[in-house]
Amino acid sequence: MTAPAAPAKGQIRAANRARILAAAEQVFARAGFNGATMGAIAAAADLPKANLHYYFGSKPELYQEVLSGVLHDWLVPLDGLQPDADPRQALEAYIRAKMALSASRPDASRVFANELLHGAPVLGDLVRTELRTMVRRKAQVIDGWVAAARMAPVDAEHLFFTIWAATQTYADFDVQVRAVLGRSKLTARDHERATTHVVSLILRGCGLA
Amino acid sequence: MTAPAAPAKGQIRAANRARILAAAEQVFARAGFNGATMGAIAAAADLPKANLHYYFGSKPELYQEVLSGVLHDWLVPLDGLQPDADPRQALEAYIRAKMALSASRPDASRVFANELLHGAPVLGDLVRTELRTMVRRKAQVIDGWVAAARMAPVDAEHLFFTIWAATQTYADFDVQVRAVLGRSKLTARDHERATTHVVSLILRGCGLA
DNA sequence: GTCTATATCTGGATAGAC
DNA sequence: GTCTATCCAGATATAGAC
Repeated sequence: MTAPAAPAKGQIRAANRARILAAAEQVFARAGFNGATMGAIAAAADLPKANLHYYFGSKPELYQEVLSGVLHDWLVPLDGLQPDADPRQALEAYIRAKMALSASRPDASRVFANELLHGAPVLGDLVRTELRTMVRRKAQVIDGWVAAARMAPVDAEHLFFTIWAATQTYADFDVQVRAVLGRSKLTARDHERATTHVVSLILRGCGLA
Repeated sequence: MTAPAAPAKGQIRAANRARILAAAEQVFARAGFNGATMGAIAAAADLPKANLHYYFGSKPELYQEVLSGVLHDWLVPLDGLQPDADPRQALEAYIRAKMALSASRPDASRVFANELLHGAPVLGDLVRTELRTMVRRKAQVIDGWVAAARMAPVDAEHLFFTIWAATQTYADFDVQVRAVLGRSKLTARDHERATTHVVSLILRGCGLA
């Protein structure tokens, strides 16, 4: 009765929420939680400030929703690491998936990085439960490959830290990458070169080259 | 005439500046530029707020001084990479030096990471000149080793990105490391294990194992 | 050279008209 | 359900006493 008639009831609501979340991801990535202002997010979403509060209540709540979405998307590629897979192919696919995420959603990576950098004040519990459980399960897969001498004896958990760091650095610290390479923007070729580098270095490091 | 008589003239000034810079590094690392307040820094340095403005003028100026100090300390270990050195030993020493920095000065690493993460608004020019020049020079050393077949054909600049990422992740994202490993604090043994992992993975990745 | 008290500004949040 | 106008907290920076 109170909702607009034209589109199905929840439609505009969902669309507005998505618009705000996308804008928030961008602004939080660029400015961090404290540097981001509701005004800037509203401007990026092309909506009045009050709408943000209407849909998400407060700035911390909005931030939390952005973050938990990112964490979810971040864990998906891990699924590919299955015990009966070929270590070389599975690890290469995982690294490529992470590199692709860094290239396609750098802002998501940066919001996550910023949260971790400051001690994960809002994501802390999820990291200590969901992420930890998932990683320990997948670390066992790698331990299995090592035990079966299908790859070099690498510490599985630390291998994840290295892969995350090596791939996400292209999103999180791309200013640094661009500065050193002398680019104003990374091209598709740059990303290919980076991907080839990371894949071959890590695979060789795991005795899979 | 106006300065206090007892200690040599510039002594207390230098001491106070150092105290403030150390406190600022800690607070900026924990809260980021915007999250940090002059009040919090003053409290950490155990000095009144107004003193900070007396010594450094404004918050941005204080931040800039912290940052340029960190960048300087960060570039020092690169000196060890000399053309006539043994690639294996030189790279291992470099990685160990970076791992030691992550362990001993995590806050410095975090301040730097935060600055890069947000596009290096104040350090931008220094990164594009000083860092770039230094890295390109050292990349040529590695190119030389590759050309002489003293190591596997690795892209030198990307190798630096990977080494920085893999080592600094233990400072910048230590919450994540601690969460996955189930530690409330990383022990000296944890750091040794991490160092051994990174050294052996990268060296093997460079065909030096 | 040091510190207390205060002016000024910015930004999060909401009341209330439409 | 949407938006304008406004309130209020918190932070930077400085004036001025010591």
